[in-house]
Amino acid sequence: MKKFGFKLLGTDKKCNARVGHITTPHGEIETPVFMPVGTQGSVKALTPRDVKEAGSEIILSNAYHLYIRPGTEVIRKLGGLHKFMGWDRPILTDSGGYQVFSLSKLRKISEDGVTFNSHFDGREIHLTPEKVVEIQEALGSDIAMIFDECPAASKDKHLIEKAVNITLRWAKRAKKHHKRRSQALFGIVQGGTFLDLRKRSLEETLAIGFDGYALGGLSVGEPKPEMLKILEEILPRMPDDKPRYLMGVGTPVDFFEAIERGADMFDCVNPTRYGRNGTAFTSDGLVVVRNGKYQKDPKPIQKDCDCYACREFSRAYLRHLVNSHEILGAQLITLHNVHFFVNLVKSMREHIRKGSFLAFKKRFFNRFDPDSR
RNA sequence: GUGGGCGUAGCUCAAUUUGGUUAGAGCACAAGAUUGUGGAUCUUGGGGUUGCGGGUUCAAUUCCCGUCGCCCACC
Repeated sequence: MKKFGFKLLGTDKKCNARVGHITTPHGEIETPVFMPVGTQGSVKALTPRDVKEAGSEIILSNAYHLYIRPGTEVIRKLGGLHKFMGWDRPILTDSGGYQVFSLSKLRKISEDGVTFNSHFDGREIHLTPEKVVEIQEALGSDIAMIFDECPAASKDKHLIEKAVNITLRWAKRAKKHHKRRSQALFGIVQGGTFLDLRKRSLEETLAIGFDGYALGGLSVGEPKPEMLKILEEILPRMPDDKPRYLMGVGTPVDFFEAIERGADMFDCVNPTRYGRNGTAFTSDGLVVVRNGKYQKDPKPIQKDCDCYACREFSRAYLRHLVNSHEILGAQLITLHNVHFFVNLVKSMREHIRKGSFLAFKKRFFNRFDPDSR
């Protein structure tokens, strides 16, 4: 079985954008890459066949959610997560650290770990850094994330520092406990918008040593310029020979800004969530398909898109589906959005190779209307 | 034909008994929010000749008369 590995293939001469190659037990990935989110072992509304057709090389899933339901044991018995969900390409599993943030009403953090009241049935669940490693090993994902504390954006430096420190202590425990050699383990840098905390978090995470490094705790409510400042300062300080993963980001504009500054991997619920709510991402901006102005619009979501939804269906039909709450509406718009995200990042990759990334960015920004709705 | 009931927003209904500020709600519709998931949720908005006509009154969705429509029972 192939081991995890990363190779830097090249860097743009005019900025920090880079292209790379990741090897995993389930196949190869070119970076920069966008990873659609399939939290509960499913990229919502899409079959694995659809996800492949959209061009995805890797997807994300979630240890916390799968542990709660159907349970690690079920998935292990069924041959691991890949076989269970019918996806034979790479999978990255998030640890559940984000749930510490998003389900914050239901949890207690202690030195040992986090105690949740399950969002599913209220049962008390205790997760530790070790337990979360074990869950991900049992799932058999290609890339596992350490269990971290991801605080909401805050000006309270003491609070952010506490999260940095506990994440570091948990990172050491996770690294020590991790045994599945074919599976990569990524560390996570915290520190909110405080540059000094970010730098220290990175340094100490590097000292522990991981297969890749993630930036967590961004896009959690902080102003965008502050996020870009952190990216600008921290990404170049990350090792060249390891993948750099910006967690939970973002929008088409975010990808350009982050890749220009040196990020390699992204995941975000935007294409799937917006898809289910009837909004499409296009090169011209957002198309809120459910809006009344598309009632009789014969055009596809995006005229120069070659995805199945754009090849076959009008905005008028898609709007009808969305407004009638037909499942197909969510499926088709999600399909388009995932296709758009994956291929936009893929195009950036090609342009970095050709040395035309910044020109491509400029062209995209000229066409893309951020206030299109 | 006789007796009774009902008619308020696109839909289902409040408010009428005892006349009193600008006739409300849910759903639907419309617009917005959505960043390591949320088929969720929230915010905001447009909507009314209170079936129609007349009367009483300072004031009528509310009381009275007529009329139209729908429903039920009886002939």
